[in-house]
Amino acid sequence: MPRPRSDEKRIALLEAATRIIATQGLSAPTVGIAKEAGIPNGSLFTYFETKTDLLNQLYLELKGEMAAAALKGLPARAEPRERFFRVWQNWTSWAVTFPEKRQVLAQLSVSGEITAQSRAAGHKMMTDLAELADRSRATGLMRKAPLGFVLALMNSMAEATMDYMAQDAPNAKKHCKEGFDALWRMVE
Amino acid sequence: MPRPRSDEKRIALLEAATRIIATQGLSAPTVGIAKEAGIPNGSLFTYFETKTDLLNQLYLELKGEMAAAALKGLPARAEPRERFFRVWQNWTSWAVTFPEKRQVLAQLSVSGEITAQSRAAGHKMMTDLAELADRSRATGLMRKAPLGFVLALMNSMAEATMDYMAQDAPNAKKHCKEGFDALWRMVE
Amino acid sequence: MPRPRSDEKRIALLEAATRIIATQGLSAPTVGIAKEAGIPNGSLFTYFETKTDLLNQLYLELKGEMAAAALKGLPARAEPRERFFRVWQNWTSWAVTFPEKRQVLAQLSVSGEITAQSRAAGHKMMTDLAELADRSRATGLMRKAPLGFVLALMNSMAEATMDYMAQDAPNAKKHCKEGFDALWRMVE
Amino acid sequence: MPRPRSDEKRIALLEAATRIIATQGLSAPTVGIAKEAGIPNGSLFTYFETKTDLLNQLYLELKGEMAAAALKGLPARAEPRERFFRVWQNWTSWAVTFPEKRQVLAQLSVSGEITAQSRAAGHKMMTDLAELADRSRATGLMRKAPLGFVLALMNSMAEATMDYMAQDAPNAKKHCKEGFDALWRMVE
DNA sequence: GATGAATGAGGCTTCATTCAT
DNA sequence: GATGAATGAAGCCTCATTCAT
Repeated sequence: MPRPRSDEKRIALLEAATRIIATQGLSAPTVGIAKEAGIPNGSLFTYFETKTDLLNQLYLELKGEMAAAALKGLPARAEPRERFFRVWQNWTSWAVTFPEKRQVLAQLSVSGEITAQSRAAGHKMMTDLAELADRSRATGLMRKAPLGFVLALMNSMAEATMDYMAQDAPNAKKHCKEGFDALWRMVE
Repeated sequence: MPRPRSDEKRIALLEAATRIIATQGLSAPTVGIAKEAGIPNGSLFTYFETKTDLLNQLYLELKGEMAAAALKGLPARAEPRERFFRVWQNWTSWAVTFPEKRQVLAQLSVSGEITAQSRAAGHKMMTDLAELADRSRATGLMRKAPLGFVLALMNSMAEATMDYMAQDAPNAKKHCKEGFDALWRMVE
Repeated sequence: MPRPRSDEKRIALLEAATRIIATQGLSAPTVGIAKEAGIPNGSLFTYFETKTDLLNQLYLELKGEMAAAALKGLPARAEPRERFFRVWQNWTSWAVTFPEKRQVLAQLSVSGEITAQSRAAGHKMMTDLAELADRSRATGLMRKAPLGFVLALMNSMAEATMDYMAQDAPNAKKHCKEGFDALWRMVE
Repeated sequence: MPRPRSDEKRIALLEAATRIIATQGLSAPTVGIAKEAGIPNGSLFTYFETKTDLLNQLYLELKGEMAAAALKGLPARAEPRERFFRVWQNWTSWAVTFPEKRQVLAQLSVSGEITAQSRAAGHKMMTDLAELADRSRATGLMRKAPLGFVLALMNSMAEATMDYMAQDAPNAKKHCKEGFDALWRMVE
């Protein structure tokens, strides 16, 4: 029985990629990523067929982690607004806690490297979040707007809020609340 | 390096860069940009010292064009809401009319190629837009939030609105209005 | 390295190599050959010390098979011309029946991978064929030419005939005869 | 005006390729070819788009040179046989004089790197030679065999003759004559 | 022995920038 | 100044071979 392929190394590479890309951008050489992960350059390609493949898997990984973080510990029975606020807190908190991950995710999202398939898979991960938003929208002022539009607005406001929280950390909590209030005003 | 003679070629290169980068991303080779502009590859470097320089100038060019487009034909005396709406229309309309420019501007904004100086200069171009927003905020619900935050929210909502307008062109006008209403609700 | 157990796998690898090399050339990766043979990549090297070794063994295998095919069912007592024609038929028929084997043998022959030792062993396999030719030459027009030369001519004419038979399969039989007649005219 | 592309370097690269490939085979690294030509590795690709392109051009170059050599100084009015013999002498002499070129041409011919287009162009270069052969065939014993077949036979006999001449240089002239006589016997 | 992951040297090719003309 | 060939440092990826299991 040969050495089994270690998931540990896969993770190490993904984490290294996050760190390196945050610093050097998407054009960061694969050899640098491998080195950062403490792995020889050629081995990177036993875990990811191409650099593009690595980038796509990283995109999915980060997107998934973000969605999971946002929905963590969500109270089963509570007011929509309260539940939504909890998600909003989780979400922005994740972004502020892992600025590199957020930044890399942003870079990946605008790059031409992510396939339509990856994007679709990424969207699916946000499904639960979307449902939450949909319930809010349904009874509120934006009930006539398409769900996709509301989601996009919500997402972009989250981004702006995250930026501001990161930029002014001491008042992060306040900015989080303000962003949410603005969103809620817009939606309901 | 002395000032190059023909500003015409400079413009041609910038426009070519927009087209090429929209298609191929920021890693598009300079030789391709030069060819698209109908200019010999070596000559690109008489107009821009380095590729990074080209990218920074392109960033400013696009940012400036966008700001100018947004403020064009603004009625001097009118209700704040009306004036703001006019800007909103101009702005989103520009983005939908020149999707490549918007896309490239987005790519440049997240890339590590743009210097702090360029970013600062870019922000200055948005000054008038910012003032408009400030006046709205001052009397409204977000009066206590920092200007920067409100601007960021506004900007991100504009982005989301543009996305949706581009994606569903037949109803672009409607989405434009909806986005604005959401913004106004949030702000005032 | 001790003799490997299963000769079956050795054969499978050699056959797979023939198929793969016919398609992809001598630079075909060993992993592809192993996969084609349904054998794990690392195991290839329990059967062949190196890729070069595999290539040399394949060369001998094919050469041997070709010689055996050519001499198969040779009538013990018959006119030289008739015996020779029978060999000629066998030989060209083998080449046309197994174009991949012939092609790979040709590639191996011109490559620098085959050792002098393998070449010598390969020639030895053609001994009986050579004797046949020698007897023809001895009484004919080329009696003064060195045996090696006559063999070379014979071989090259066989190659040309095979090419033409493969290329124009419906008339293969005719071309076979024509090639032989030309050869006989030359030799006798 | 920039430095014009030097045909000298193109030639140098082709010649270097011949030398290197003769020694190391078709898998010889491009950097080695460039170095042998006294040219930096990157510059090779201003003269040849890819390694495959280099190989195809080399094939054509060698084929053309061979054809030109074969037909050089051909007496306008003379007996067919005499004219043909002259070509035969030229041809085999070229091969013996430039064994590397011949060897490389052989390697290229069997490799999968040469495109159908290159092969077609290569054949066209042999047109005059083919005509000569055709005239001989038309009146002789092989008048019923297809031209292509006769050419193939002729070519393969030439190869065998060249081999023998190279191998036994002191008697090269004799072998040349013998090969020709055999050919003539076969054809006429 | 059998397996297939691991390795790292090396191959082809790209490209920003320089510079001869 | 204008041009486009020249340069050579990297970059991505391949692959024969080894070796842990």
